[in-house]
Amino acid sequence: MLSKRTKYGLKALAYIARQEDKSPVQIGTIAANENISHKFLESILLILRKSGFLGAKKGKGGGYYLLKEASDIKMTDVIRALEGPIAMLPCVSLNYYEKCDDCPDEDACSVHKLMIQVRDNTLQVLRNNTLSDLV
Amino acid sequence: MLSKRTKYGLKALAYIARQEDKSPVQIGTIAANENISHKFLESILLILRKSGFLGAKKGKGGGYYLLKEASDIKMTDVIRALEGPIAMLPCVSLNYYEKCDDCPDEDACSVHKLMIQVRDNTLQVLRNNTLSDLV
DNA sequence: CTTAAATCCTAGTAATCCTATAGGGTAATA
DNA sequence: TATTACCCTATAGGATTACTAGGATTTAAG
Repeated sequence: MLSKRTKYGLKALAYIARQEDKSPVQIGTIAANENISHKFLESILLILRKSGFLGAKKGKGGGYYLLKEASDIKMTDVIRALEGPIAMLPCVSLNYYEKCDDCPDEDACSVHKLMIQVRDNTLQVLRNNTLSDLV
Repeated sequence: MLSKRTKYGLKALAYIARQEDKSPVQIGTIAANENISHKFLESILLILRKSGFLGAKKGKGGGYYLLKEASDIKMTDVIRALEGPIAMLPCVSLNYYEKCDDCPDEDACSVHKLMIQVRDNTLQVLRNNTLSDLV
């Protein structure tokens, strides 16, 4: 299950991407329009800025804006930044790999093989979708 | 991420399905061979029995056995029984649907559409895999 | 220069979930 | 009848989630 953090983050990015002009969008505006808690959203946008998706401008008239074209922001990257691994098991994760304690031989593990299939299918979908597909 | 409960459950089912004869397999045997805590595995097998995948025989020589052919046990059903929803958001779940608090119009929600794609791809993989594919 | 507006940053917290563990009850078999 | 193995409830510690509080910092406008 996707956390609310990720879900809200995606919605916020989509909201910002929908703006015609490229002037910064304020937290409060997004929070009100997308029904997200202001403070919680604040912490999410902070992550997205630190991950390089958003830029921020402080002070009056400030807010957040996209650093890249929406069509260059892949869903895989956003979800990894907010949610962490996409795979259903650490032992099939490309970016957050971890060995299973209980598995002596990964290649012989039946569950491992199944979850690789799931991962590859999920990645295909998420790689083919960019932020511009959400708008 | 898949919980250990689900992962262990799948491994246990695969272990039972691998038996040549159809005599019951004991918890302790599975626990030792798959490196799973005995008591934890016990609670998992209980769920699988109540869900109709396994039968149990008490007393000496007892244990668990498959109630159906391995090729008739779909991964979707096992995972739903142990893990719950397969979808990444409650609002795109077929079996555990729940409306989002923040979304006024589901059909207009960008995240919703994306997650339906992910769900359909995942379901396709899990429906096409049965327990016999794990063995 | 001052002030209002906005982000930045660190903590903390209540609730829930996960991963077991403990201990006894119950039923079936040799 | 003793043994074996399932059945069931309770619970505990740790991690994660979803926020919340409050102040520091930066900027633009008056």
